Amino acid sequence: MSSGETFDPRQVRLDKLARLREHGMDPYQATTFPVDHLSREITSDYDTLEGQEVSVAGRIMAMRGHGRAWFIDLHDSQGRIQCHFTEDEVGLDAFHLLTELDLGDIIGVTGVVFKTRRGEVTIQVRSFQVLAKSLQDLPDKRHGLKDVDLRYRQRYLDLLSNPEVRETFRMRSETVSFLRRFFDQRGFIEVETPVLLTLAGGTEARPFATHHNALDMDLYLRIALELHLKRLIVGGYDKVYEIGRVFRNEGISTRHNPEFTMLELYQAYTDFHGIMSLVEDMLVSVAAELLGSPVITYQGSVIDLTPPYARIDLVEQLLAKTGVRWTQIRTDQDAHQFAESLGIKTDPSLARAQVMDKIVSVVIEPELIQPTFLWHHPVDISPLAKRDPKAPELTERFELFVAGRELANAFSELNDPLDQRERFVEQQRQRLGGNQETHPFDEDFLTALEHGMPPTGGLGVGIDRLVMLLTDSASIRDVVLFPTMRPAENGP
RNA sequence: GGGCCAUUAGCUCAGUUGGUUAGAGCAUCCGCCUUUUAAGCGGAGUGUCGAAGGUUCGAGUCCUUCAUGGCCCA
Repeated sequence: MSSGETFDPRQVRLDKLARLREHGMDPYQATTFPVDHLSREITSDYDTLEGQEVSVAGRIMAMRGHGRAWFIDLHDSQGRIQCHFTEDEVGLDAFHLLTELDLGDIIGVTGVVFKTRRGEVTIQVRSFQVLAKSLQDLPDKRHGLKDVDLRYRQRYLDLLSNPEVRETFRMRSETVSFLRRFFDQRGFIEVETPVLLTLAGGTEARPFATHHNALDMDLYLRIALELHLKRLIVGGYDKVYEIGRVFRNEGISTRHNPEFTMLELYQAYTDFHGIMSLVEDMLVSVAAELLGSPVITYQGSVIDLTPPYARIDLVEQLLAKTGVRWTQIRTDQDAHQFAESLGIKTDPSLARAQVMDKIVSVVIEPELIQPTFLWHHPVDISPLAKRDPKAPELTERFELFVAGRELANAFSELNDPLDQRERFVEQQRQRLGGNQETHPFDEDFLTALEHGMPPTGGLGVGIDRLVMLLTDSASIRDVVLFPTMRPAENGP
């Protein structure tokens, strides 16, 4: 295939690169370009810019040659602007160099703003400079990049060719930025706590393990932010939050990525009722900020984020749905029988309260489309939450469900160090019984609690799921720029 | 872990009942064209049909295994 060799797209581009260099236009030499306008400004401010000289830079996304006049569409961060190149305006030598340009090249142009016969705002180019040559073909300009695998592995191509993807990630950025403003304005301070830990606590999940060479000890990546943020409440900060990556060594699905972003906050002298109000305020505010309305559409469901949200007692709701009062089921065996009577398969190693959690996830959670606080979780599956004084087997905890999915988890934080110690002991007992997902025994945290933590309300929000909701994305991979992937066999 | 689906040119996709030399659009290359815009017109090149086995006179097509991804379930 020796003749085909000359049509290898990359080789063609390398040849063009060499010719550009021969003509004194090295595409990789420029360090700056005096950009003074964005494409969008030129279109929106046409009335004042007509006849003015502007300089813009961007990526060539379309070329339409007409002999001695070429049209080139330039895309910059904000949009698209058409550029008109004529032999008369740019000069014969420069004009001939246009044939050495390709889709994907990055150029800077300087020229005068005008409108074509068809009425499109265009730059009549007087001079241009190649700022970077692309040696690779762009995805199909009509259809964009469709191959899901490639979209994730080479996200930059996805962003280049699919504008709605750029918009989703812009919304993600604005969401996080808004949340920071929201909490900062309410007197919270943002902190950073360690990712590498000797114990991975704060929830029940399997951690990633790694090793510190100098100290010759195993470390774990955090699975939650909780325990260190509470130490800061002990330390005298009344309102703290962290937005950070957590890591859970679990399966990958449309709702799970092994690393994801959590917002956790803790506020002293309030309880889970106070946190409910805060979450309501937060959600309706973020929707208003980003979408201009508290009413949003997610995967075909119309969801109204206007407070107040429904509050459903988990035990009462289970009674209403099944006719069984959970607190009267006393043994693991009875719990499994109950699940079986409902046609729900359960892992035999699960304990009583975990079986209930499973039943709730099937019988109740999927129906919670409108924002709903599901509260009153059993103490057995809430080792860090305060007991309800009126029902000590249950806790002052809620999970917020929207569109059938858990969006937030919160409780009145357990600040009784003796009860906390007993809870950890119980978790250890369950671990010995074969349960892989139990909370570790954290003596250092107990010491912090023994110094006295004020009554505190705490909250965790899955930022990825929040962004999914706000951007109507079906998969978490659509809101994570570079989702976890198996390495490709060949290629990138 | 289980089920279903997908994988064909750089990209987006066709490909009939198993039948000759695997196609289209875009992109690329050559030629023409000074207000086009999915520009147009004329010409050209482009394939390990995801991988490995198997059935068959003959496999992109049927079978098995594997890989990667998607959706659903656990």
